[in-house]
Amino acid sequence: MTTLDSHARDNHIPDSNKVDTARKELPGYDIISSMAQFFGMLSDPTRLKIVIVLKKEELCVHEIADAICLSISAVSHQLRLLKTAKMVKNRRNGKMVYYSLDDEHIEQLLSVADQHVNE
Amino acid sequence: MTTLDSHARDNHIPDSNKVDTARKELPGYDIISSMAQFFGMLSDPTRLKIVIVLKKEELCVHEIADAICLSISAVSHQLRLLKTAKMVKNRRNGKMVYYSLDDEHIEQLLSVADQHVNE
DNA sequence: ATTACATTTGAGCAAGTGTTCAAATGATGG
DNA sequence: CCATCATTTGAACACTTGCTCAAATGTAAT
Repeated sequence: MTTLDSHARDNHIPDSNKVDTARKELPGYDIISSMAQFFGMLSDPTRLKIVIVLKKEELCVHEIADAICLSISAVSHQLRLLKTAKMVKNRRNGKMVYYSLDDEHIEQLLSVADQHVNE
Repeated sequence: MTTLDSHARDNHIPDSNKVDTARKELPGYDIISSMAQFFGMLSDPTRLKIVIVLKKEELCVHEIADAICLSISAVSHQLRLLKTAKMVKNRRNGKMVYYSLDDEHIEQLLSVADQHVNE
């Protein structure tokens, strides 16, 4: 009884194959979560601004904070998240820590989002 | 005194030009907000699943709920958000409302995210 | 060592988000 | 008209998120 599964009892039975076919497209929990987390990194105005100002060249924390007009602490918190998501990397030079993009896909995403926004 | 702005008072003065250059890359508030909202739509596992199951063909609300194993109400709430963000569109056929993707960029985004996840 | 500067970290809190539940709306058929 | 099915909507709630503030850590110069 593979075709007559639990949904065959439902009154709608629109097309159980459609549902099964659609369900086959779904990746597993881990992949979905990772993808959602990836997009989530760019779903906050602050993090979005950070990756945008890092597009051209690396900047230290203080410079990023200046550029996007936010407290150093807030920027540092978000940089930690972006680093965990492997979207930025950092290097220390003396007292300063310089951050730069660590994912060649980001500019692509920004470009697509820009297209969507400008209809 | 354009070069000696408020930041010239700061003790670090790392390279005021770097900050100014970076700041010039930033779009205005509206664009940033729209882009963040766009990515935010894909930052939730439920909405991500919805757009994935809609990739192949249109589905009604009930079918989507079946496919991703979530309540119809929850799915409907998320579909409203996706529609507001112009990422899905719908058409009514009798009692059923069929949803489909309304943005050719989405598959591109999903593909990029998939690449990122698989390093 | 002590001071100063750059960054990180943790706690706390206000605001936002996603789900459930119950009720409302829309559409079809008897 | 009434019953039924599909979907939408609003309120309530638990949970998450991003900020601020204060304190801690790291680094270099005096």
